[in-house]
Amino acid sequence: MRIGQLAQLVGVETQTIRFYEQQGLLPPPDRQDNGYRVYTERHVEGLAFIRRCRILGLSLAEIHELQSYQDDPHQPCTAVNALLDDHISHVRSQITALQALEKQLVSLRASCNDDREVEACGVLAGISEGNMHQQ
Amino acid sequence: MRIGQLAQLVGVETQTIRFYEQQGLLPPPDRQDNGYRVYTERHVEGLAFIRRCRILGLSLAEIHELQSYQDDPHQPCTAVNALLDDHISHVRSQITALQALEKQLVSLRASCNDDREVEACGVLAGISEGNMHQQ
DNA sequence: ATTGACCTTATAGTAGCTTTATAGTTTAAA
DNA sequence: TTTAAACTATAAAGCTACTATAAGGTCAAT
Repeated sequence: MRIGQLAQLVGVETQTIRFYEQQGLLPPPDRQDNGYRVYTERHVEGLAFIRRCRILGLSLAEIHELQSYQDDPHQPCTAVNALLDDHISHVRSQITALQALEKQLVSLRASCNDDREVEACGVLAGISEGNMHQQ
Repeated sequence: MRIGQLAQLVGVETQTIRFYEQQGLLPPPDRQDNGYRVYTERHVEGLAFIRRCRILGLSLAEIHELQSYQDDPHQPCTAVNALLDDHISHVRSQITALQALEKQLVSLRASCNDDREVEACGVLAGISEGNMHQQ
């Protein structure tokens, strides 16, 4: 299978596949005589794994780490679980921060209406005055 | 006031100040004979405005837009409010996406414990099998 | 023979800085 | 006075995870 087929199968752009290869996330495939990359079922699985990790918000470095665990299957999987726990707490703190931010933005927005001139805009005044209580 | 004092006053690194100047967000200050930048109170306010906008999650482009409104203070401020409304809905959709992600991660994490080997790890199996329901 | 779809590499662009390199200036201590 | 620390300057590269562009080689069909 060539790169275009793999790309379509997994739902990725061809450049992204080459990028993952370059980053060491996808093993370099064999080449045809003309230089075209030839992929196998293992590459399909490897690429799909990477994409699912990305959808879960894992960084390429974290994916690399997970792959290294897969290469050593008789270790205890505490490190895998720890990686996921870290990621979950990271996501949770992002949520918390964004919720605080939303509150701040909504209250800022409430300080103005559309019937004013920029000079008297409550939003701009709110930002400029800097009465922003940090979280 | 020189760049280091401005940086300390607002809580930014000196390179960041030069970066904002280069991006057209902060007006180029006068220079001393030796080439050192000399800042005024207006720069302090300008920089503080930028930082507060950044804390609110606004992009440099959005900040630029706000600045252009400030330069024309007798327009109606509907555009300012619209910018903020857009940003609020952006933040809200981020929150929604992250909450769905958290749910997914937590259920994945629940499929494993620390007493297994990598080979039998529920987390890795969960990612590999790809039974991930998209949002 | 040429068109179109595919493949190749290399390079630059995105956001918002941060880091590094290299060098000149000022200030304070030895 | 010298020298070292702390400050300033510019320019360029690095970060993440791609995406886009350029310039070209390959292949099947018309």
